[in-house]
Amino acid sequence: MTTTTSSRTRLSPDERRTQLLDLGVRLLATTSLEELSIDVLAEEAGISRGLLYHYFGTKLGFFEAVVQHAADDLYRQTAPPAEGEPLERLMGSITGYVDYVVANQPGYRSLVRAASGGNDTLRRIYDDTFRALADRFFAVDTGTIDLPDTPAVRLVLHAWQAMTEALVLRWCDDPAGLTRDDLLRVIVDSLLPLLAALP
Amino acid sequence: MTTTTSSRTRLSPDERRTQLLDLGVRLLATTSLEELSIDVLAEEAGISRGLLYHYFGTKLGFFEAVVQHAADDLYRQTAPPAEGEPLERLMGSITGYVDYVVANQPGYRSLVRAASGGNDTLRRIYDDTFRALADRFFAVDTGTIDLPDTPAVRLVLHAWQAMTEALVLRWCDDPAGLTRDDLLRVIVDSLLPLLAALP
DNA sequence: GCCACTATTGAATATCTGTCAATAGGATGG
DNA sequence: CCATCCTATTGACAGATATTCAATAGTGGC
Repeated sequence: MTTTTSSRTRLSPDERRTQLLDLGVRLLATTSLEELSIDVLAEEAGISRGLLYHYFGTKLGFFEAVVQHAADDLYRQTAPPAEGEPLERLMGSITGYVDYVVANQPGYRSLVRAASGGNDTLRRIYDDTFRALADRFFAVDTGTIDLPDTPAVRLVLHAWQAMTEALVLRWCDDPAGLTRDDLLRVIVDSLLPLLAALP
Repeated sequence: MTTTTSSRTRLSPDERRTQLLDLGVRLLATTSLEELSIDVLAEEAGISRGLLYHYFGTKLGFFEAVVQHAADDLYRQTAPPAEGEPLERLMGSITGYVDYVVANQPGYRSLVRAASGGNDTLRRIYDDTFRALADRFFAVDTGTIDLPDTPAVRLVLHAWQAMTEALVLRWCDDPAGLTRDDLLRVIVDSLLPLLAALP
């Protein structure tokens, strides 16, 4: 939706940066990292190849910025409600996550795929994000469930997050007769039994 | 551990093929697909670039063969015991999976990373493998648990597999004070509550 | 309306994937 | 033990893609 296509369009660095990041998120949703060339990207953005290097240094640098952008977006948009009972806020956090994934499937899939298929930096961005989401759990849960912050609990919580992710993504592909509320119940109800199995 | 480094080493196609596949599994465990160049691969194997193309046609073709190789290995080595009580065989199947991942971390990590980061073909190999593992569950469970083969049950089973995978892989990195038996208990005990949450 | 600043370009370079005719290991038959 | 044939293997080449950098041109301030 660019107004004119004069030979060059000069934007402020911030505008250009976010334009490119948004485009990256959009393209990475349908194309995998190694399939996507800088040429295509530049053409799609209506700029020269060189400009991408000016802003992000390298192709990988660009992807890392894109993934970080998507991760930040996820974290921000799934903030639990600031007020209310702890249990309610916990539910709000989970609901927020589910709704976010459903609403942003392409972007979220980019994040997951880039992270697990990518290099250490990309994986670290993903891991840090999920660690931050887990941190919110401990912050919200003040006296609701007796949830000590131990390595074992962290381990199980991580596994539960992986389960939730797989569940929601596949549910998007094929709801298998389950409503959104059914899905939420499976997610919520599975957490306590999981923790209970710890010694 | 090659005996001599005469200018060329001529092997039978089968030997060379498996040598290259094994090398691929090993390298793909620590390096991502786009980071790994054919040059490095060829040098590591002590052969020319051309030979890789002779056997696998293309870089992607090679990776697909590597992933299929790892997937077949996983499926074969985690076969449940042919005899015994259904519940016992079910436990055997789960134990087999856990022990396999622990023993073959590099190969298993190759599989996971290539699958989630890769193209449709790679993801399909991974999915088919896990569907086959789920099939074994239904085959083994004849009358033990009341486990109907419905889309909803499949969905939850898939999520439980994802959880198990994340749990075992992270446990390998850091056991968090849990023994192998603790781990198995968490995995096994989580399945029924998950299924119970279905409507 | 001119100037300075810097966002932007495009041509040049480096590196990587993929092709193919030429080369050489080694088994076979005499 | 040697010549020959089959085919596993190579290395030089072509095409594409990532990366660099000196030159170019919008834009805001004076």
